[in-house]
Amino acid sequence: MDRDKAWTVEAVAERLGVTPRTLHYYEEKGLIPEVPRTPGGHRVYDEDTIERIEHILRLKEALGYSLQEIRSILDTEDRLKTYRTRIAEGQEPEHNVEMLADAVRLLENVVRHIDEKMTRLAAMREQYSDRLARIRARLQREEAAHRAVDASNGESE
Amino acid sequence: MDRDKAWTVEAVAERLGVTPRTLHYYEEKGLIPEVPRTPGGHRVYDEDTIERIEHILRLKEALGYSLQEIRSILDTEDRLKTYRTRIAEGQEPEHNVEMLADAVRLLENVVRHIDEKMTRLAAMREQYSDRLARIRARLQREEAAHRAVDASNGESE
DNA sequence: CCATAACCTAACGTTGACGTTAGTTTCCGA
DNA sequence: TCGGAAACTAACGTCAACGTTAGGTTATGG
Repeated sequence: MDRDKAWTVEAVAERLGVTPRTLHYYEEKGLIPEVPRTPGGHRVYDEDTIERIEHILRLKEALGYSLQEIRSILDTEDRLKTYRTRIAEGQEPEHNVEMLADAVRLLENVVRHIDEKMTRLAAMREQYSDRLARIRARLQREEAAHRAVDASNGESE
Repeated sequence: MDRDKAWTVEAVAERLGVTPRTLHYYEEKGLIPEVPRTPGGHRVYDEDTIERIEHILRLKEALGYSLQEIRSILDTEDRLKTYRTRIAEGQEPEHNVEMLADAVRLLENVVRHIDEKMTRLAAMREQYSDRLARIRARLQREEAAHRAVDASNGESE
């Protein structure tokens, strides 16, 4: 496919619903690796980087993590990726047990965080949808009453 | 019960896991009504207010709303409450149809917002727990290998 | 009753996550 | 090839949501 299509900042920004400044900022803060440049110095984004940014935005918007927290999550994920490629290359990386244990701890925290969030959301969703149902019913009745008044007004003219 | 227990700022702050400054700030921004005072001017919180603040914190932390957005949600809920008490007092409030229609719209938005959030969270939860399971398995194997090395080292001594 | 812990207001400070502007340089389609 | 659109860097600005400090007042347990 066109996974190796070259994207400009503006194109990426529009696709992701952010501004170029945000993309620069994420690069500046090390959330994405330094983006390759044209000879003239313009950034050229590839699909992998864009998906990484989408991931960042999900962590931010859905989970409410700060960019710092996101960075440490991404760092862990990057370490796991390095580990996997080393394995795939037939190497036997060192410090793997500690590294994996760290990763497990962090991912457990993320999953727990998500679970807590979903639990709270479910409770609030129930509360609000119940309330909404009751108000809708109330509105139906009020509208009926309103129409009745209009009708009798119409008759009297 | 002791629903009419009097709480000091610090007690409330500790119970809710925030600072006194936050409580003052919410009052200043009109998220909670002016808190009653002792003759000397110290704030005295009651259970209702504390629960309102808990509600605010949930809207903020779980749903990610800004304090401004929360304010408009609370305003709508307050209008509904006023409406209910008017009805309970046998009055027939005016502008009820528009008011209820507005409330329905706002609550629909809230519920939709929650649903979108839960959908995204569910997807991320699956992604992360799958990943976690794989890394746990990998860690098991690494630990086994590690123990095997230790054991043979022990033998050779 | 008094020491000291807790509270008050007012005001300025901080931090994260970008927005904005300025001055310059590069890209690219007619 | 060339002119306007788009990108670049650097730096300062902004805004929400509190944090912090100062200087003074009130509450309360021994």
